[in-house]
Amino acid sequence: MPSSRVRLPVSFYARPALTVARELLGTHLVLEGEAGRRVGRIVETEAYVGAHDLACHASKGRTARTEVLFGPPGRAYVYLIYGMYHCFNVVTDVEGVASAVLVRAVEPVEGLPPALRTDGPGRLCRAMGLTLGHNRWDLQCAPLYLEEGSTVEEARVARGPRIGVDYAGEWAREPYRLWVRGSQHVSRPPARRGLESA
DNA sequence: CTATTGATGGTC
DNA sequence: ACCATCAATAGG
Repeated sequence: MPSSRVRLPVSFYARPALTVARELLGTHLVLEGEAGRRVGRIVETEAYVGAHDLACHASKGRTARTEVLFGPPGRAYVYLIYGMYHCFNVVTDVEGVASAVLVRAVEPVEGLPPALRTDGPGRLCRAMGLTLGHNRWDLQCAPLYLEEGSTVEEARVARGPRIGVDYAGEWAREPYRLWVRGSQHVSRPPARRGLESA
Protein backbone atom coordinates (compact mmCIF):
# COMPACT_ATOMS: atom_id res chain seq x y z
CA MET A 1 0.00 0.00 0.00
CA PRO A 2 2.69 2.52 0.88
CA SER A 3 4.41 1.93 -2.43
CA SER A 4 5.16 -0.67 -5.04
CA ARG A 5 8.78 -0.65 -3.89
CA VAL A 6 10.21 -0.78 -7.40
CA ARG A 7 13.29 1.41 -7.67
CA LEU A 8 13.41 3.53 -10.80
CA PRO A 9 16.23 2.32 -13.12
CA VAL A 10 19.01 4.41 -14.65
CA SER A 11 17.13 4.34 -17.97
CA PHE A 12 14.41 6.42 -16.31
CA TYR A 13 16.85 9.28 -15.71
CA ALA A 14 18.72 8.91 -18.99
CA ARG A 15 16.21 11.05 -20.87
CA PRO A 16 15.74 14.79 -21.45
CA ALA A 17 15.16 16.71 -18.19
CA LEU A 18 11.70 17.90 -19.24
CA THR A 19 10.60 14.32 -19.88
CA VAL A 20 11.96 13.18 -16.53
CA ALA A 21 10.31 16.16 -14.80
CA ARG A 22 6.96 15.02 -16.20
CA GLU A 23 7.46 11.36 -15.40
CA LEU A 24 8.63 12.07 -11.86
CA LEU A 25 5.19 13.39 -10.91
CA GLY A 26 3.49 10.74 -8.82
CA THR A 27 6.66 8.77 -8.06
CA HIS A 28 7.94 8.27 -4.53
CA LEU A 29 11.06 9.88 -3.10
CA VAL A 30 12.52 7.51 -0.52
CA LEU A 31 15.21 7.99 2.12
CA GLU A 32 16.06 5.12 4.42
CA GLY A 33 17.93 6.73 7.26
CA GLU A 34 18.64 6.26 10.92
CA ALA A 35 15.26 7.80 11.61
CA GLY A 36 13.56 5.13 9.52
CA ARG A 37 12.02 5.04 6.08
CA ARG A 38 10.69 8.37 4.85
CA VAL A 39 8.60 8.56 1.68
CA GLY A 40 7.07 11.48 -0.16
CA ARG A 41 5.01 11.49 -3.36
CA ILE A 42 6.37 14.03 -5.83
CA VAL A 43 3.80 16.62 -6.93
CA GLU A 44 5.98 19.45 -8.28
CA THR A 45 9.19 19.52 -10.31
CA GLU A 46 11.32 21.86 -12.40
CA ALA A 47 13.52 20.94 -15.35
CA TYR A 48 16.95 22.52 -15.84
CA VAL A 49 17.77 21.42 -19.35
CA GLY A 50 21.49 21.95 -19.86
CA ALA A 51 24.53 24.25 -19.73
CA HIS A 52 22.85 26.50 -22.33
CA ASP A 53 19.92 27.03 -19.93
CA LEU A 54 20.86 30.23 -18.09
CA ALA A 55 18.77 29.19 -15.07
CA CYS A 56 20.77 25.97 -14.72
CA HIS A 57 23.75 26.02 -12.38
CA ALA A 58 25.75 24.28 -15.10
CA SER A 59 25.55 27.46 -17.19
CA LYS A 60 28.20 28.89 -14.86
CA GLY A 61 30.62 26.30 -16.14
CA ARG A 62 32.10 23.05 -14.96
CA THR A 63 33.17 23.59 -11.34
CA ALA A 64 33.54 21.40 -8.28
CA ARG A 65 29.93 22.15 -7.46
CA THR A 66 28.43 21.57 -10.92
CA GLU A 67 30.60 18.60 -11.86
CA VAL A 68 27.92 16.12 -10.86
CA LEU A 69 25.52 17.71 -13.36
CA PHE A 70 27.87 16.84 -16.21
CA GLY A 71 28.22 13.27 -15.00
CA PRO A 72 26.02 10.21 -15.55
CA PRO A 73 22.26 10.31 -14.89
CA GLY A 74 20.58 8.95 -11.80
CA ARG A 75 22.70 10.74 -9.21
CA ALA A 76 21.55 13.26 -6.59
CA TYR A 77 22.50 16.91 -6.86
CA VAL A 78 21.93 18.63 -3.53
CA TYR A 79 23.06 22.17 -2.84
CA LEU A 80 22.76 24.74 -0.07
CA ILE A 81 20.78 27.86 -0.83
CA TYR A 82 20.69 31.10 1.17
CA GLY A 83 22.90 29.52 3.79
CA MET A 84 20.12 27.54 5.42
CA TYR A 85 18.04 25.51 3.01
CA HIS A 86 18.83 22.61 0.73
CA CYS A 87 17.49 21.80 -2.73
CA PHE A 88 17.30 18.22 -4.03
CA ASN A 89 17.70 17.42 -7.73
CA VAL A 90 18.20 14.29 -9.81
CA VAL A 91 20.74 14.38 -12.64
CA THR A 92 19.21 13.56 -16.00
CA ASP A 93 20.04 12.84 -19.66
CA VAL A 94 23.25 11.27 -20.92
CA GLU A 95 26.69 11.91 -19.46
CA GLY A 96 28.00 15.22 -20.78
CA VAL A 97 24.58 16.88 -20.91
CA ALA A 98 24.44 18.91 -17.70
CA SER A 99 20.74 18.74 -16.92
CA ALA A 100 18.70 17.95 -13.83
CA VAL A 101 15.26 18.07 -12.29
CA LEU A 102 14.59 19.95 -9.06
CA VAL A 103 12.02 18.33 -6.81
CA ARG A 104 9.95 21.21 -5.44
CA ALA A 105 7.22 19.48 -3.46
CA VAL A 106 6.06 16.12 -2.19
CA GLU A 107 3.09 14.95 -0.18
CA PRO A 108 3.76 12.89 2.95
CA VAL A 109 3.33 9.14 2.34
CA GLU A 110 5.30 7.37 5.04
CA GLY A 111 7.50 8.34 7.95
CA LEU A 112 6.44 11.98 7.74
CA PRO A 113 3.78 13.67 9.88
CA PRO A 114 0.76 14.17 7.57
CA ALA A 115 0.46 17.76 8.75
CA LEU A 116 4.12 18.56 8.14
CA ARG A 117 4.60 21.01 5.28
CA THR A 118 6.56 19.38 2.47
CA ASP A 119 5.84 21.96 -0.24
CA GLY A 120 8.82 23.99 -1.42
CA PRO A 121 12.33 22.64 -2.12
CA GLY A 122 13.72 23.83 1.20
CA ARG A 123 10.88 22.53 3.30
CA LEU A 124 10.84 19.11 1.64
CA CYS A 125 14.56 18.64 2.21
CA ARG A 126 14.17 19.65 5.83
CA ALA A 127 11.28 17.21 6.25
CA MET A 128 13.08 14.33 4.55
CA GLY A 129 16.38 15.10 6.24
CA LEU A 130 18.27 15.72 3.01
CA THR A 131 21.52 17.69 3.32
CA LEU A 132 24.75 18.38 1.44
CA GLY A 133 25.93 15.00 2.70
CA HIS A 134 23.61 13.36 0.16
CA ASN A 135 25.12 15.22 -2.78
CA ARG A 136 26.32 13.00 -5.64
CA TRP A 137 24.74 9.86 -4.19
CA ASP A 138 23.95 7.17 -6.76
CA LEU A 139 20.20 6.60 -6.68
CA GLN A 140 20.67 2.97 -7.78
CA CYS A 141 22.57 1.75 -4.75
CA ALA A 142 22.12 4.37 -2.04
CA PRO A 143 19.42 4.34 0.66
CA LEU A 144 18.17 7.39 -1.23
CA TYR A 145 16.18 6.75 -4.39
CA LEU A 146 12.93 7.07 -6.28
CA GLU A 147 10.46 4.29 -6.77
CA GLU A 148 7.26 3.72 -8.68
CA GLY A 149 4.30 5.51 -7.17
CA SER A 150 0.94 6.43 -8.59
CA THR A 151 0.38 7.50 -12.17
CA VAL A 152 -0.56 11.13 -12.84
CA GLU A 153 -2.96 11.56 -15.76
CA GLU A 154 -1.96 14.03 -18.45
CA ALA A 155 -5.03 16.14 -17.70
CA ARG A 156 -3.78 16.57 -14.14
CA VAL A 157 -0.40 17.96 -15.20
CA ALA A 158 -0.06 21.76 -15.12
CA ARG A 159 2.87 23.80 -16.38
CA GLY A 160 4.28 27.25 -15.76
CA PRO A 161 7.50 29.30 -15.44
CA ARG A 162 10.16 28.21 -12.97
CA ILE A 163 10.33 29.93 -9.58
CA GLY A 164 13.09 32.26 -8.42
CA VAL A 165 15.12 32.37 -11.63
CA ASP A 166 14.37 35.90 -12.83
CA TYR A 167 18.09 36.44 -13.41
CA ALA A 168 17.96 33.96 -16.30
CA GLY A 169 16.43 36.35 -18.86
CA GLU A 170 14.41 34.59 -21.55
CA TRP A 171 15.00 31.25 -19.89
CA ALA A 172 13.06 32.38 -16.84
CA ARG A 173 9.89 32.38 -18.92
CA GLU A 174 10.17 28.84 -20.25
CA PRO A 175 7.35 26.69 -18.78
CA TYR A 176 9.65 24.15 -17.21
CA ARG A 177 7.84 23.93 -13.87
CA LEU A 178 5.38 21.05 -13.71
CA TRP A 179 2.92 20.20 -10.97
CA VAL A 180 -0.09 18.06 -10.17
CA ARG A 181 -3.11 20.26 -10.72
CA GLY A 182 -5.19 20.60 -7.59
CA SER A 183 -2.70 19.02 -5.21
CA GLN A 184 -2.81 20.59 -1.78
CA HIS A 185 0.92 20.01 -1.44
CA VAL A 186 2.18 22.13 -4.35
CA SER A 187 4.23 25.16 -3.28
CA ARG A 188 2.62 28.59 -3.35
CA PRO A 189 5.22 31.24 -4.16
CA PRO A 190 4.19 34.90 -3.87
CA ALA A 191 2.09 36.28 -6.71
CA ARG A 192 1.53 32.84 -8.11
CA ARG A 193 -1.30 31.67 -5.91
CA GLY A 194 -4.19 30.06 -7.68
CA LEU A 195 -2.75 30.56 -11.13
CA GLU A 196 -2.37 27.53 -13.34
CA SER A 197 -1.16 27.17 -16.90
CA ALA A 198 -2.14 24.49 -19.35
C1' DC B 1 -4.74 39.58 1.79
C1' DT B 2 0.17 41.72 -0.22
C1' DA B 3 4.87 43.44 0.35
C1' DT B 4 9.21 43.54 2.53
C1' DT B 5 13.11 42.00 4.99
C1' DG B 6 16.51 39.30 7.61
C1' DA B 7 18.72 34.88 8.42
C1' DT B 8 23.08 32.43 7.09
C1' DG B 9 26.93 29.73 4.60
C1' DG B 10 28.85 27.37 0.33
C1' DT B 11 30.70 28.72 -3.88
C1' DC B 12 33.25 31.47 -7.07
C1' DA C 1 28.80 39.23 -4.08
C1' DC C 2 25.59 36.16 -5.20
C1' DC C 3 21.98 33.05 -4.49
C1' DA C 4 16.59 27.25 -7.95
C1' DT C 5 14.18 29.88 0.05
C1' DC C 6 11.46 30.59 4.03
C1' DA C 7 9.36 32.74 8.14
C1' DA C 8 8.24 36.69 10.41
C1' DT C 9 6.53 41.11 10.27
C1' DA C 10 4.27 45.35 8.83
C1' DG C 11 0.64 47.44 6.37
C1' DG C 12 -4.19 47.69 3.71
